[in-house]
Amino acid sequence: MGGKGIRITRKRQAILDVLKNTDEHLTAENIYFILKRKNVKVGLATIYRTLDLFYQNGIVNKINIGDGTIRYEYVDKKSVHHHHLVCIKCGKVMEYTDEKEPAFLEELAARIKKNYGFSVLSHEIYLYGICKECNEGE
Amino acid sequence: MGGKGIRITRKRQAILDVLKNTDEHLTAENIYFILKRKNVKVGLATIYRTLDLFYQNGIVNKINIGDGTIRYEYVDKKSVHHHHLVCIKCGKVMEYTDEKEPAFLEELAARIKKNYGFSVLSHEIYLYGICKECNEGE
DNA sequence: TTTCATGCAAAGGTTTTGCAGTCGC
DNA sequence: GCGACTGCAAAACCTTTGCATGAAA
Repeated sequence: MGGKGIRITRKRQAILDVLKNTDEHLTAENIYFILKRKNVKVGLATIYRTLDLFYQNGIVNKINIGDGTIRYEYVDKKSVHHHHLVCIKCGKVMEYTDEKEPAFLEELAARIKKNYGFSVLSHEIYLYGICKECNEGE
Repeated sequence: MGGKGIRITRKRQAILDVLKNTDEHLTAENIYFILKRKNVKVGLATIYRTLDLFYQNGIVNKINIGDGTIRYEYVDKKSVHHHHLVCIKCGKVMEYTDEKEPAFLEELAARIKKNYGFSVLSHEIYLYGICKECNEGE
């Protein structure tokens, strides 16, 4: 997997598969019920422990939109880096990519290093607003 | 205050003062203990209720760095809009401002509207990395 | 007086932990 | 067999809520 030598068991693989086969951002409980529906018996505690393990190894990202639960997404090394749009009306979380953003963030990191002595390693951007559907529903 | 006609009691004023007189991002519990030290008796529940009230009225911002607790900061209308640097080593949260960021975010919002039909109303940026002190301590 | 704010304790929801049993190498 | 993984239940944690009391307009 991450090449970090973490043991990949059936249960861990099942959890990873769930994350790989969705475009949504799932909570631990989401994963728990999805596996249950597939008759894969995995305890919630195991899911939490596994997700943390994945996170420590860079296999998944944590998404925190501030609603009190943590969501996870599979990190596809081949995919484009993206950030999140959070609809404040329906709560939906979407991903976006922007052509000019990567270059800007690189410049930004350089300025931050120069002005604050802070070495930027990663970043999260959340844009809050009204999604297309909620806009049209008005 | 916000002009919204919320009653400002002594306890609420005390909570607001704590937030006004710090550069840090405080949790409800932080505020609770700071007030306790000043011999101002305010229950935790009241602090949570008050912070939520302030938040609804745009008097404070919520900061969520993903550690399971919510932090709050006073919104100073006169101050420059800023975002956050989170040190993954010592956990410290700092603010930063970048001269070119506002213009970029404005353009970004326009592109998001065009490409996704999503109307951006606000945003949060978190840069994760190693702060100056932790860099030097190595 | 009448409404709103507060404290306390209890409840709520999410996540973590302890421990005994189990699996994989 | 040994060490790592798992499930269950209990605990921990932050936050919210109900209710009776108290303060404010």
